[in-house]
Amino acid sequence: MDMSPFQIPPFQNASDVFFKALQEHAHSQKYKKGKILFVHEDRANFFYVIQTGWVKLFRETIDGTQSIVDILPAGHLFGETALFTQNLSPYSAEVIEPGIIISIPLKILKKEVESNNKLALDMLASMTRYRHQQDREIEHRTIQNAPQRIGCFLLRLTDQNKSGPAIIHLPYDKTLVAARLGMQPETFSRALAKLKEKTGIRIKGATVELNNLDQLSQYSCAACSSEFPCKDLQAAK
Amino acid sequence: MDMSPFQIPPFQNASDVFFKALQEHAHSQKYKKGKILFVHEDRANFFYVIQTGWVKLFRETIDGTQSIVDILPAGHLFGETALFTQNLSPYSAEVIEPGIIISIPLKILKKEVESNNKLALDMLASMTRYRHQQDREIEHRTIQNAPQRIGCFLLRLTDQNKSGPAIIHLPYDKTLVAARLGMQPETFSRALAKLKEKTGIRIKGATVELNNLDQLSQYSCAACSSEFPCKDLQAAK
DNA sequence: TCTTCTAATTGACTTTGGTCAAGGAGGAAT
DNA sequence: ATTCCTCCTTGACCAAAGTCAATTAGAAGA
Repeated sequence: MDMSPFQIPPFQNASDVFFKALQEHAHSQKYKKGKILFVHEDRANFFYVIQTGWVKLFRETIDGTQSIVDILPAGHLFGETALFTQNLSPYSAEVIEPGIIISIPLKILKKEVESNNKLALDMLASMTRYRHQQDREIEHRTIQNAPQRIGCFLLRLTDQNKSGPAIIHLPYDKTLVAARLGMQPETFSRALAKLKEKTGIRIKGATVELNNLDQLSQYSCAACSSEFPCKDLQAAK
Repeated sequence: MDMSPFQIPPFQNASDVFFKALQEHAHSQKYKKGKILFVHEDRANFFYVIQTGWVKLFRETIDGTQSIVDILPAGHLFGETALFTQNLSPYSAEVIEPGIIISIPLKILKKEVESNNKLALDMLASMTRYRHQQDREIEHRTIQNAPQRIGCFLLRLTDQNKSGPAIIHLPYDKTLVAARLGMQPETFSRALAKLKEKTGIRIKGATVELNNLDQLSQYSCAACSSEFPCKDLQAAK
């Protein structure tokens, strides 16, 4: 099995024993769009690493209203927090862009994290990053309006240090981007039009073109406590 | 120095060396309402434990708009994530209800967490709890309306397993509760009135009386993906 | 007790986003 | 090409929350 996906945080410092266990017990599989990997409050025996594709983490109320916990690209892992919650899944997970996902028994991770303090520290660092990301998310929901949130979302999809024109592709359906940003599809559609009018971006389907990031960042980052460019994106690399 | 505040998560498993270092370097002090402990993006050399009182963690934009990261009661620690962010404070901290706060050099914690795997695991568990709390926060901001959010807030202040009448005291100013819940003071005021009308609670200043939790939980928890009573509150104890 | 200041409420109005319903655009399969 | 289906957009309307301004209630101090 290809081990390259494990060159990602937080597994740089995992032991050979861990990687050997992976070779034996990790299971890599291709999934179609729409595949539900597990549901909220299921017993969790695995955690997952996304090799390609996108995964949506979400929960829903009795009446079916969904709330998106996160939408993750390749290179991310999820479900690992079940280690610390009596093996109960804190959310449901669905594949939204087809891809290959590796499932790994939590037991392996548990053993490793209990014996390898380096890994534990790396996980702490990665949890900290996630925590701050959520802090920012909550902040943006309260102080940014819909067009600003979209602008911020776009800016975070591109290399913020490049100057000059840029082309940004939406990584998944607009409906989902809307949900990810906590708004209705109709609102998203109208807000995108407003963003276009305010910042001069050009939109064609799932593609957004802009002459430079300045107009966009000025418009969106005015309602953010951090400066542009976003420091956390640098740190992630 | 009284060590009782350190019988809290995540320090149950810290070493004697750690506690000895605390005795030497931890500093306990009484602060007035309004005292700023540190500012967003300051260099962080300490983390803090609240012995009594309440602390607000927040950030603000250039134009002064504040967003509340969290409001913490006695028994909680904060500022510890700076360990993993090049010692930069991820938020500002202000005392909002006077009390005693212990400041501890991050170095001590760093040393301990790097050498004591048990502590690292406990911190991971506590980070996980926090992460899920934030997940819930984001969820509530999107699917609960203002009166429901207040109801949920109240329910989380009281023992959810007791039946019969209950009295709940707001732990800090209404203006702050409003900010904590991501709404304007005016909205809070009106939403509280609506909650009263819908659930029959009785409000007198900062005191809320109710005959039982049923009406309130039915009203608020309808727009939540978790069941009443809230499991995470149990787990925290 | 009286004054002063801040917190909280209330009213009138505006803005934003949500809801419901109807089309339209684009891709995949036939 | 044609059909079908899903995603997206648009319009008309509504509901929720924000804003601005005026008042009131309550707590702290003189």
